[in-house]
Amino acid sequence: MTIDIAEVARRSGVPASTLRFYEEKRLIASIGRRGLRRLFDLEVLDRLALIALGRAAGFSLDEVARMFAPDGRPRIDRRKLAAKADELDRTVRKLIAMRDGLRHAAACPAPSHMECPHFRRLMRVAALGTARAPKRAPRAPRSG
Amino acid sequence: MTIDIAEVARRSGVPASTLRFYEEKRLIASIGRRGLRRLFDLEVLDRLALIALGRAAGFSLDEVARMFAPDGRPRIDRRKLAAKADELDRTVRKLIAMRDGLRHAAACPAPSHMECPHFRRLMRVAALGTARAPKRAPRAPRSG
DNA sequence: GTGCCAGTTCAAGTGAACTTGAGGTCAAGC
DNA sequence: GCTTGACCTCAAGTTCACTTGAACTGGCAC
Repeated sequence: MTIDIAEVARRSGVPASTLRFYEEKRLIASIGRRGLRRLFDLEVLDRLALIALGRAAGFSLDEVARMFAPDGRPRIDRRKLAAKADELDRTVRKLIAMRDGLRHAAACPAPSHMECPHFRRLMRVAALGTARAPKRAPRAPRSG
Repeated sequence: MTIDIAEVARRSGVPASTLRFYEEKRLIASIGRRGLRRLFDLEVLDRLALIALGRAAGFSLDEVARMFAPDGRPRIDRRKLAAKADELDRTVRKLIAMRDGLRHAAACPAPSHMECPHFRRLMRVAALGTARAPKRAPRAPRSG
């Protein structure tokens, strides 16, 4: 079954411009044209889901691209997955600390946050662990 | 007590180029010069920690800038903090699901990930929630 | 007093992931 | 057969958070 680019966009929520961009980057492949119009196999939807998954897990597009074998089938390195899971775990811990710190700061009765020991502690943690969150978070595609 | 830019960089771990950039963006302010050389009040270190905190929590530099009153004192909206905490909480939940999914996929015996029901479920979740992670994650400053 | 070098300025570059704009094409509907 | 409009290409622009490069300055050590 083949669908055109508009249909792919509709079903996946990925804008056509992004689909073309992904094709150029060899993340997806169209299987033909009707006139100028790209045609895709339905499989592309799985592929896009896989790309979304990779992105959500913190892989860059290039990394995701490397996860496809030349034949187009996913070739996912289990060690990479485990490593990424560990990285996510560290991120999660940090974010939880941050969340709790923010919650406290939001409820804290100190007149200025700078006088709140909890807040100062949070600040220290943030200053220490500067930039330990996931490499790059995806941006909301249209609703952001 | 005043310290020069090199000292600020040394104590905070923030490169001098970034400090100049932050000054230009009005995130920090130097209090004078010795020759050309910027001098800062020790307070700048608190300020930088606060910036790091905001960034780590997912605020953009512009958002962070808006959290300082014109006099330079932090003016942190408690409702914004609470909202950010909630957002972080959602992010954390998503990342935990992702982490567990990755862990499973890494250990999964299915010959191809596409045949693994867990993996497919994970894919669906990622495709649905595309781009729901924090707006922007900070990059590691030097350690890349 | 003079040379060094860490600082300075300003403009431009980087990289990721797209988006936008200008100008062109073509299948389909009337 | 002609119009329409969604798609096409290719280049350039956008955003964010910085970094880099070239050309310059000036306090400090000697």
